[in-house]
Amino acid sequence: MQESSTIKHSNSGRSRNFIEESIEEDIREGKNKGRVHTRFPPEPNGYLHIGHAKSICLNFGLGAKYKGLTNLRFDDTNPVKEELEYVDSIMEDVRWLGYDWGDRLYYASDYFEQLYEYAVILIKKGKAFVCDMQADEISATRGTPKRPGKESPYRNRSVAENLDLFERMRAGEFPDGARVLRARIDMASPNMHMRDPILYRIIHAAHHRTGDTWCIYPMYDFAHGQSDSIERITHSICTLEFEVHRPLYDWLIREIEIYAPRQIEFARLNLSYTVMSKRKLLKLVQEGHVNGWDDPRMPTISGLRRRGYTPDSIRNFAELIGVAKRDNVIDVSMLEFCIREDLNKRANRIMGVLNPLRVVIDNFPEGVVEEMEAVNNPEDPDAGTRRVPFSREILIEREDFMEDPPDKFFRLAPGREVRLRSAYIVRCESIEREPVTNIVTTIHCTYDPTTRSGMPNSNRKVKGTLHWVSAPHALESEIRLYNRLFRVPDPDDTEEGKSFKDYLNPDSLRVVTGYLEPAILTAKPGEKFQFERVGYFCVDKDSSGTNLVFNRVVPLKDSWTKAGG
RNA sequence: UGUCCGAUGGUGUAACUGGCAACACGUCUGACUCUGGAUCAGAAGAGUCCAGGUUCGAGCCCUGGUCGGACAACCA
Repeated sequence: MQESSTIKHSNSGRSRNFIEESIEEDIREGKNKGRVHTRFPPEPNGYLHIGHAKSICLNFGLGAKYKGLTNLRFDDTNPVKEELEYVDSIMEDVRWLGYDWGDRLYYASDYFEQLYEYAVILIKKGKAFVCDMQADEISATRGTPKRPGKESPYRNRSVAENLDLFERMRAGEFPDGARVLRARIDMASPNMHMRDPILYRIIHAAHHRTGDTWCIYPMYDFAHGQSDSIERITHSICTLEFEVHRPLYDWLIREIEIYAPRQIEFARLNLSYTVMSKRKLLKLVQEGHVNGWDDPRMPTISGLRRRGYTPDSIRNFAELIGVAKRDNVIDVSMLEFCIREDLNKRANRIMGVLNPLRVVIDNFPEGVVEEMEAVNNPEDPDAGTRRVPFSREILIEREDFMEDPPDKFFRLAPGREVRLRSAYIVRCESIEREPVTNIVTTIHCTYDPTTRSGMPNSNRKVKGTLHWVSAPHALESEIRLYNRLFRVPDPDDTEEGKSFKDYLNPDSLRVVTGYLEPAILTAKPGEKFQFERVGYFCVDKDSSGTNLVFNRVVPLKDSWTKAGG
């Protein structure tokens, strides 16, 4: 099965979103000579999730749509939080989604020297100063959103003293937290970010890329905008919470007198029945509520990948949900729709029974095995056919039999006929039970030898078609049935005294043994199948040899149980 | 008595920039079907947060409210 190859930029007649309108307006006005250059700027302090996927698709999509470029840049300005492991996983995820940054892999840490010089420029202009206050003092004098802050007593140091102190900060003369470099803007600004924000802090810690070269590190606000500027990014697409930072970025760029990108903010993605904050996801991992960042229940890209989501389905999802500035919560059913739509077209079918009930076909000769020919994918004629062994004893789904069924039950019941998919029509003749519990243990059927699929008499109408597997040939596999991780649509909305973890779904993972067609044996990790009438499943990396492990990607739509069946 | 942003069916996004609200998901019918899947046909569901104003005409413009979100880490 082909996973994903080329990305189509159909433009599909879809109306332009507000970002595209802004970009086209800029192009019309001749800004940047019509050039479009975007970037995806993650901090390597965690794994990417579906919300990042939205941003990745947006940025790389825009770059492609306007025949421009898109960079990958790690905003790695905080050595104590960032790790190489995250850098690697982020690159893998972006690539897996189908995007290519070419030779434009950058790190904010690549610009540390340049950033330092920018800081010196500000100091020389009297626009930045070294402040000796402690963190708590700075915090206390910053004021509140409603009350102005107080100016630092160090605010009016001479340029020469500031220059000297800043140089000595860099040289490592002071311990962590002793001093910071701050912009000199306006402590009374209604925008908190303009109240003499901190530009540089002292951190004696090794950086994953620059090692011990630096002991002062720029704050995100002093690195991000200028990094975009250095890379000549034309459109800095980011989420809403950075809207308030924009005046600061503009101020910095104006004072330093460098190229000014245009920042456009959009609303981040929220998904129902899950959490999206890195902090909360990290907590789920650390406290063992899930089995790692790539647990198939996680909304991380690696989790979705392991679950069995395809890059195409995620890209299509990003396209479908659109982009705007208002807060939004996308229903998971939208995501599920995207993966069903994709897998329906590309996943080969196979039969697998998850909750087996033994069926003996009394008039079928003992010891005989017939090879049935089954269509691999009715949606794709090129997918071909396969052989499925059929014998006297088969397994069907326990839910596909009812002793005393309601009218609308189209499956097996005493005296009733059903079609066994790709095989014969059978009739239920009798039932065997366990004497004490009275539980049905075996169904006895007879088959009609003239109704084998493909035979002239095979199109006789019967109400239902069942999937099955030959009992002696069945391959036992571990099947992991995943459900939503949380019981409530919005786990972030917590009642008094509760945390999001109180809403975890205790039934988010159920492990069962499945009995599968032997043809599945050659399946490789990552491969996806539709278990007919059941759902889509993906071979997990925990598989080994003949011990296959499957993750349920998503069940098939089921109008029978939904109708109360 | 803060600043900024937002408000359109259950959800999300549109409405050619002022011309009687569309598309997708979801929901519900029906057809078809060797997957109660897929496919096909159809339906219900908003009169655009509220109140004024401008206009022949307002979801789009103006004014004033209301509600929601963001902002007070030496995080990003």
